[in-house]
Amino acid sequence: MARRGHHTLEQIRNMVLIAAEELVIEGGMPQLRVRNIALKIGYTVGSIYMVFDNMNDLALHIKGRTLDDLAQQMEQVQCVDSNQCLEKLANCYIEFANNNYNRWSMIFEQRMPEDAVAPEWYQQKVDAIYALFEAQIAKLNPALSAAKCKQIALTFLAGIHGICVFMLTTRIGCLNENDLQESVTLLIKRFVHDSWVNVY
Amino acid sequence: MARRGHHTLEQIRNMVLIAAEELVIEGGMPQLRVRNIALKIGYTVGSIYMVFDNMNDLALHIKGRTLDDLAQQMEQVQCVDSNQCLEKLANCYIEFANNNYNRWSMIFEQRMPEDAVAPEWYQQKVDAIYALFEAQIAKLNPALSAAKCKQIALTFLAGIHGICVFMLTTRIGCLNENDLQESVTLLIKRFVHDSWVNVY
DNA sequence: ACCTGAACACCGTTCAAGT
DNA sequence: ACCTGAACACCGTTCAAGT
Repeated sequence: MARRGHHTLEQIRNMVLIAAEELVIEGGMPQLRVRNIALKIGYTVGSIYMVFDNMNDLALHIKGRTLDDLAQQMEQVQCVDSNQCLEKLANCYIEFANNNYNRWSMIFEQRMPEDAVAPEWYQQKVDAIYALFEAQIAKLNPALSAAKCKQIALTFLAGIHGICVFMLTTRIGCLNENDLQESVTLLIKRFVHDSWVNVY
Repeated sequence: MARRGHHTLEQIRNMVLIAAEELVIEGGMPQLRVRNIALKIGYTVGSIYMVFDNMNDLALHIKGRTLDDLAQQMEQVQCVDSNQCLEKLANCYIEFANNNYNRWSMIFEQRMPEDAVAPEWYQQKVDAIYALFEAQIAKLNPALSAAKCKQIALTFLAGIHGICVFMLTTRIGCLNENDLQESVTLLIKRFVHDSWVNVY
């Protein structure tokens, strides 16, 4: 039970963030309640609002940490050529979604309140993920413009993401781990293992 | 202001469903509140629980109607061959998501409470969507097993769905309507316009 | 039998009051 | 200056009471 002056605001901010993340990991977004966090860190509800604007702001920072984790795991991917690299990056995404389902699904569950747009720092974390795919696609096709690379990267990752959604969230009947892997392989075969020149 | 005995339970059930759907269309899930519905149909909150188990049950029925609408639009697709048919079905999905964003995104936003599994009648509506894709894939490759057709259909639709998510929900910088269409075309070209025999 | 609406247990957020 | 915790306006759900 920590109290009054035992921690700096920065320490409290971190305690809130970690406690909130743990709640999401354990029970998904339904567990992300300001009173749960307060109980966990030994402060009262009011103190959460000293270090975060509101629960939406806090949620966005949890999502940011998740994106950092994902990016970090993707950066460790080792491969011999760009085709293999795209394949491994895709598998890394799937694996992350599977192993960190509650945090991963939160990224898409928690939406900005209507008009509001994601802040610069958050968008950069999203872009960092795309950049890893873009780089490999640019290597495969040096002639493509940066915009085209971005679009192809986005389409490919979107396909992978869609499979995750259908497999993990909307659990379609009789699709197991093997089927998931096969679907990914199918998408990758279709998408990656041909020359790009045919299309553009 | 309708009151007491002016409507049968079935009529009230329908009034609730329509009012709830309108609220979702207009303002998304944040507008789907039992008190909003009561206000709209001129009954009190208690009466909603006469005709639906709870808000989750009601939400599921709204989603069911959305799936019916989508299936109905897809069934009207006209085409000369299976390749074109898959292309048009995919475009139909995108168009529906774009034109009915709040209802479409609700299908994936509203999740079953933890353990619970989707009821039979709902799963059938989902399957009806897949079936349209499966049929065309089976036509293209009569040699494929039904299970394989299902998986290919799922992978293809998942890809299309992922693009919708990335384009419509997570609005990635500088991607407009044209880019969306191009991404779909890209995925379709990659996925559909080759012989399936090469892969299986 | 149908429908009400007050009551309950939650939720996020605020802010005067304490130390 | 930091932190509290009661208070407020919401939310879904229930159920004794009315007609």
